[in-house]
Amino acid sequence: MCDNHLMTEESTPAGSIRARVRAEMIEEIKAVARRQVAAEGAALSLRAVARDMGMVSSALYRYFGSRDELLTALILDAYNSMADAVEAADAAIGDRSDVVGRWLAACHAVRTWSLDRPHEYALIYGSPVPGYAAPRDTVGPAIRPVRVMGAILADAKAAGRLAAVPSATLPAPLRTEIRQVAEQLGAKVSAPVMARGMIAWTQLYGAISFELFGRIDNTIDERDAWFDYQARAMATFIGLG
Amino acid sequence: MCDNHLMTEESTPAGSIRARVRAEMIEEIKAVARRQVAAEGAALSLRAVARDMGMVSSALYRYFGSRDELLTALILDAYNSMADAVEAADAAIGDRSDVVGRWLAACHAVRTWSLDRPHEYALIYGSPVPGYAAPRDTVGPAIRPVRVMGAILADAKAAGRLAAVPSATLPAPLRTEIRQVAEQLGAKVSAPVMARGMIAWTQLYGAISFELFGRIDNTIDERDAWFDYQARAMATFIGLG
DNA sequence: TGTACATCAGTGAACGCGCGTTCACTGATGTAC
DNA sequence: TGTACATCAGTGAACGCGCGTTCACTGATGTAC
Repeated sequence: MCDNHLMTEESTPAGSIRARVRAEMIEEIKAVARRQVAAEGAALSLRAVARDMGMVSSALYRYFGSRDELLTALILDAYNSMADAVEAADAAIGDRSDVVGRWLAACHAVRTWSLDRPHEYALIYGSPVPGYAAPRDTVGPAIRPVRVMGAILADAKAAGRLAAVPSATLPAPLRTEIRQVAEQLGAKVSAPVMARGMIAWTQLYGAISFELFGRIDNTIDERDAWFDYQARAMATFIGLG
Repeated sequence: MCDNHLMTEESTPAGSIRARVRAEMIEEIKAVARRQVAAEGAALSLRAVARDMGMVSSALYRYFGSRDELLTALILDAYNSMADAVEAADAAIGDRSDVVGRWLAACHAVRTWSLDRPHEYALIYGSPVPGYAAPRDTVGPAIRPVRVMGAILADAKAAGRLAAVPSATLPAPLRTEIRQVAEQLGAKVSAPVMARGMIAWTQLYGAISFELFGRIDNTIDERDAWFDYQARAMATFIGLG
């Protein structure tokens, strides 16, 4: 598991035909596996993937050292795919000082991405898969969307678009940790502001989980409106304006 | 699956010894299964349960018609167990007009219950178990904790402890649905207030999921303080005071 | 340009495992007369 | 109070299934001289 890159990345010279075919094969396996996750949930089966591809199950071991390695690849891809969507949505807002617009765009991007791939969302934000531990490499891609949020906060502060919302004082040790979060995200904001952002961010994922996992079935049919309302309410909560 | 009650409930006269032994047996099976869920996650195996009990797997069919039936029983129990905890926590606050105290007590009760039984939490609030559909009977127990939140809102309103927080106007169809939620919970509050409650409630479960599913690992160690801060912030957001 | 060799992709059989569920059965425990 | 019968709990074997992974293998594709 330490050297799983060696397997999925080029062990043949970069430009060669074989390397290209191999890379395409890896992509196809992941695509089939993704389709399978979409259909069946996290119970990913190597044999089923092989069956779908019309090959024998042992052949997959040419490309992935184990089932877990394939699962890790899917998870990494999912993180990056969501991050791409969120970053693109934020970047699409021309007026960079329109921080509410950027916040809403980011929130809707997370939701849209998730509704389109509910099982991939479950893979990365649902209950942990039993017997599977995510490797370290997932941390980077996983925080990319949070970085977007941090940037919005910082830009809001810089543009004077962050209302002074009164908030309870943070206990010192907690304040330290939250400051570190801001630092890690490269967001120059105070701890209380960062905390508000994190709370809103938590609400965002709660909202998506509730919607995806059936918590608002037979209760809220106006899902787009409800989500938008929540995102706006949390923008106000943060103090964006 | 329609008549699964007939199997788990008394098919022998109520008071008889056999009926009592049978009921104890059912409880023991569920206890072992719960322990198994706690150890392995949602991948509940009838054979493993039987093994743990020192009996043959087919014997379990005397008590549960299928694996799904046992799973359903566990889920129902989990919902009710959490609901009991939340209701008790709320009821323990002597001063009924201390709505902030009641809110915090309810939030902490949900969290404490969940931290004590992470896999049971995942069972009812995590990603849906593949190939398993929750039967209708889970709806009632599932909303019991939400009822507590509704009652706190209503009592806050009645006691004049609900600040007039400005909020965006709700689109009419959404407003109607939210009014219905309030009605269903028996909470006499306006749609915007109910909406704020639901948003806070969503945040609460987001916070617990993040904590339980490892989202704040290596980031926030001050977990109690962080959760408490979030719950207080959301109390303010709702307008409790 | 042609040959010899190494590399690689994919095969097919097998290992050993665990699973949910059915079924005919053996005893023990209760019930009715 | 004792006997005959029905009910029930639990057994053990079996069915049919799918799984991840290994291993020796066959050809095809590339590489070096």
